[in-house]
Amino acid sequence: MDRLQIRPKPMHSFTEENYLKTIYYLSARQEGEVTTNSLAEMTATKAASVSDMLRKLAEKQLIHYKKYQGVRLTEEGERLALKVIRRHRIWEVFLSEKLGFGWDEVHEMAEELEHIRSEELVQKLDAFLGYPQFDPHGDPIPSPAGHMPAVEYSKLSEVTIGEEVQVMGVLEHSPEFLQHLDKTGLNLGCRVLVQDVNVFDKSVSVQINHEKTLFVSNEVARNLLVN
Amino acid sequence: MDRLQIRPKPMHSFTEENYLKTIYYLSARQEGEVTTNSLAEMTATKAASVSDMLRKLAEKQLIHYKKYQGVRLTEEGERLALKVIRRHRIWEVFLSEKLGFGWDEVHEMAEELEHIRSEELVQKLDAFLGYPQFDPHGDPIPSPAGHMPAVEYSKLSEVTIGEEVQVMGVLEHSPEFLQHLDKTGLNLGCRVLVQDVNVFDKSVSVQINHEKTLFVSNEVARNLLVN
DNA sequence: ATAATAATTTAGGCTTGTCTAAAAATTTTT
DNA sequence: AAAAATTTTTAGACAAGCCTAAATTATTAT
Repeated sequence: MDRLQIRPKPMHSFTEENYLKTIYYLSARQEGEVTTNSLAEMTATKAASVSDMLRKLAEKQLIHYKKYQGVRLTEEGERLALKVIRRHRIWEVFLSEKLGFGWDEVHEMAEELEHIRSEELVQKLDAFLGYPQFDPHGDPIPSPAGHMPAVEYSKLSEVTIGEEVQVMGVLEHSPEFLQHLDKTGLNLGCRVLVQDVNVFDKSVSVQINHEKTLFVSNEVARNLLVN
Repeated sequence: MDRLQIRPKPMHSFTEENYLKTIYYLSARQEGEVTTNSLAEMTATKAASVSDMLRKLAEKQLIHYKKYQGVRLTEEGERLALKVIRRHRIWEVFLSEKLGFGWDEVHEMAEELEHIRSEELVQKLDAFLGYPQFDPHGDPIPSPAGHMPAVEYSKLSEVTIGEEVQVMGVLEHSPEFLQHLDKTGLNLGCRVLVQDVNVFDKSVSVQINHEKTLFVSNEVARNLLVN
């Protein structure tokens, strides 16, 4: 039979890839080492399970790890994490641009697709999509070599009155938040003129695309990236 | 953090899906029950492991199974198997048509992609591809409802002298065989006029697309589906 | 500085899916 | 029809990845 399922054992498991990715994300938004507890929370497991896995990843030289001291990716670990993130974001672009999924729907499917292990597949998909630079949430797509492009956006909550900016991304990726943005018309790329800031609750009054005026809570404004 | 990886536990594991799919394929090409040994060979595992899994699948009512008596899919089992096969073949079309992979390359990647569990993804992908009826090897794509279209092709080895037929599919799916067809120009859809059959080794002399003449071994002719 | 609290790791278990070796059932041969 | 050979199942183990409970280390408060 020609459908034998003999495939070479992959270097790194699905689970290992998820840990590396998560360590990368946690490192990115906070200085210093990543803690066991924060990893447990992010991966929806228990601290004991995380400890096990950290020992394993350290043995494989993918993380720097001293007991009780938190964790940091090695060069190899970061390279791998960025590979996974690259795959994730490229698949998100595909799902959004080619299949018409909303930006609130793509993350979950990409969580599975990111683990498909074919270099050539990602490379051809990237070409098919025209080498996109950003995913549907405005997050930059790492280079094939494993480099995360630097982006420097402000939060909408920090823009001064009178300035006009453009929505470039989000800090919060939950479907609920994204659906709320859809509802209010705050899509990626739309122009936002800050008309007023409420000194009491820090909510922002904005004009969108030189059309309708909108009130944006500070909670939302803090999670909107603009430039 | 919004990237929590809480996903509902899927009804059926990756592994279970592979067993069901394999049982389906083995049933299709041979009458009666599928044996433990043939499953072991196909899934590249040992008979003991297969036995374990069969007990488990029987408990889940996905197969009819009496010890030592071989195995047959239940209706539910067949529905699931066809769902997996549908996903597999739709992904193959995508890889071939949109990303430009050769028909000898798509199977392995589709083996992973077929397990992505989103109904909506397959449905949108299907639409994106224009509801293809056949995969790149000419195999029919099961309907969303779980029905395998009947196709009735002959083998090239059974065509009588003087007949002109069209290549519609292959029985052997190994990259080696497919690459050999590529090399000789025997692609899907090409027209083949049977000029002569060698009585000694049953090799076939054919003219392709009213152009070049070619000798096809019986081994190859038996694995080429035509109509 | 020490006691209380919090975070982390270890110890021991569980499940899934695999294995080898041995036992049991079936099929084939004589 | 019994013996031999083959196939299949059972028994017992193992690795990965998770768990709970207990022990250990670090941090915070007094």
